[in-house]
Formats: sequence, structure tokens, C-alpha cells
Amino acid sequence: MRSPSELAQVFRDKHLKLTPQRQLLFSLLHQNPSHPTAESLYEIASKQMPGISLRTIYQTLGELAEMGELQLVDVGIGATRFDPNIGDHHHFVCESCRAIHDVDILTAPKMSLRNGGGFAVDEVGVIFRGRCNRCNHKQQVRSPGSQAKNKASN
Amino acid sequence: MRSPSELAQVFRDKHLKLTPQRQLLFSLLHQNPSHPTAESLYEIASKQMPGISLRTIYQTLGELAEMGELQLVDVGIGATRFDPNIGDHHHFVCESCRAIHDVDILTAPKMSLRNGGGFAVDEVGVIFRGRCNRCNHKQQVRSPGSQAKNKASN
DNA sequence: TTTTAATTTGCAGCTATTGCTAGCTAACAA
DNA sequence: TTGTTAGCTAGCAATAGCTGCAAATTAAAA
Ligand SMILES: [Mn+2]
Ligand SMILES: [Mn+2]
Ligand SMILES: [Zn+2]
Ligand SMILES: [Zn+2]
Repeated sequence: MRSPSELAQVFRDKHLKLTPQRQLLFSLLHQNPSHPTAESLYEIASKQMPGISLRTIYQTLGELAEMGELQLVDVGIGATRFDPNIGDHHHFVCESCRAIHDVDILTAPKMSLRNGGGFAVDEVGVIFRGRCNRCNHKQQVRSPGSQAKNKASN
Repeated sequence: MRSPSELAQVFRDKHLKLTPQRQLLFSLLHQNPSHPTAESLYEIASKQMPGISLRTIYQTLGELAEMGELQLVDVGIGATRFDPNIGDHHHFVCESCRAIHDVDILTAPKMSLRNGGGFAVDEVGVIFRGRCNRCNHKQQVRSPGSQAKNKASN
């Protein structure tokens, strides 16, 4: 994570203004490991800066992503998620509550020779889908006979 | 791939009618390995069945997916893709032309111990992003040795 | 046939996002 | 300080990609 003064420098170098909106969003993101949506950041931001525009949220998040200061995560359900963790990692998505959790993987996926030829791969994204701990417990309480397919206990 | 008569049986068992629309879409899908969108199937279907509704395309594709006859593939850009290949495989997405290609992987990704505990994983999706063979060649031919993003200006 | 439940269609409506642009303002110069 | 201005924000229209609804239609059982 970049410090506010480092951020200021990065902005200056790109002829970008260090506006209150940008500073707020940058700090909100870095306090928030939940992979929030633009909309949810908007709600949080609005408390500290009433009147801020949702348009500005999208605008700023897009810029920060272009600058490599954050990652866009699209898990295929609903809105794009924004991730201040720009390190190499992957995601688990709970199909019940839609929470997203960071995931480290042990073995990086490799394409087989068969389809590997001719593609220039820039990035690989792995999405694990299932039910999170909390949602699993809820389900078990409701229907104590049923079981999830696969527990990732390895 | 299921034969038309097998399909008829499956439908009958579920009290689903074997309508011309469903038969058409089923066959179009199985002729089409390009992971088409609903919209593109609509265009193709409209030629053989003018007046077919886009709503029906969505409806039918959704039903077929629920029946396990096809897979929904969401690669995070634009529309959902529909895949008659229901075997276990993954995808490469060209970020230039948005073509999607099937990918077999050599090593299945495993979550690390750290984050593995407590998640019930139903499925794992791997998406490789980059440039396909064709788009790679185009770029090289058009601007040999140049790094310019924008060639539109004269 | 007749009946009837399933299906199709058209259209309204929705979510997430982008396009546009009139004012506003951070930053730099004087 | 003040002025200048490139860059920014807010607001609203517009868009893509669907989904909800209900009237009209139809496959298929009776
Ligand atoms: Mn993350
Ligand atoms: Mn496929
Ligand atoms: Zn959950
Ligand atoms: Zn391509």
C-alpha cells in the first residue's frame, strides 16, 4: 500500500490533481479488504463527503486501476469489485452471500501444450466458487442432512 | 453431445415441449464452438426462423443451462457466453478480439491451507487472458517495431 | 377434436456502467 | 495574492445486457 505522500507524487507526475475525492477514495479502499463495489464505496464515501457523485467514484476507481493502484475483479455476478491488493492472488466467491475472499494458490495453472501454442497469456485468473464458512453453517442448521460437495481442507 | 431424439426424451420427461425454437437453438449451439452470446445466436437463429424473439433465446438458453445441457461462461467482459461443451475445461480470452478458446489445464489449482479452511468449493474456473494468435500477428504486421498505441492520427 | 398447461413474444423495467458537458478548482505562474 | 487554465466533478442522459410480466399462441395429452 502506498502512503498518501507517495500517492501525491504519483499524481503530480501524471498531471493529475490531488483532489479530496481522490484522496478519500484511495484511503477508503485501503481500509477495505472486502472487495467492495462502486456502489458500496459510494455509500461509505457519501458519509464523509456528502454530495460526492457516483460518477466520480467510477471515474476515480477507473483511473486508479489504470495507474495500477488497484485491481478490478469481475467474478461474473453483479457489479465489478475493486481490490486494493494488487499482489498476485486469486478469489473465492460465495455463491450464497456473494462475499469475496482472497485466495493463494499452491500450483499456478498451466495451459496444456495442446492449446498453449499461439496464445500470448498476460494474466491468469482463478475463481473458486462455493459457499463460505458462515453460509455453510446457516445451511446446515436449516437442513442438517445435506452436505456440500467439496470441502477444501487440503 | 446429445442427439435430437435423446433431447426429445429429456424434454418429455420434464414436461417441456419440444418446440421449433428449442430444437433450433439446441442445434445451433452444437454447431458453434465459438462460445456465442445470446445476441449472436439471435442473429443466426433469425435467419432460419425470422421473428424469433430475443427473449426466447435467453429463456431457452437459461433452461438448457439449468438442465445441464450447456454451460454459461462469464469471462468478465460483455455478455455471457454459452458453451455446448459441458466437459471440464477452462478458457482463454483474447483481450483484443474477445474470442474465447477452450483450454485444458495440466494442474488443477488448489487453494493454500491458509485460505482453504472453511470454504466449500463447488467449482473452479480458470481464465487465461491475453492475445490470440491472429491478433498477435495483426499487431506485428501493422506496426513492426513500434510501440505506439494510437495510429489513427496522421 | 378439445382442453390445457407450457411456451413465446413484446415490451416495460432494471442494474451497472459510460458519455457528455457545464461549471468548478487545484496547481502553477506572475 | 491573484489570475490562468488544464484538469476535475457532478448530474443526467444514454447504453448494454438482461429479467419480469402477461396476453396471445401452441404442443401435446385426453
Ligand atoms: Mn483480492
Ligand atoms: Mn468452452
Ligand atoms: Zn457466504
Ligand atoms: Zn484475438
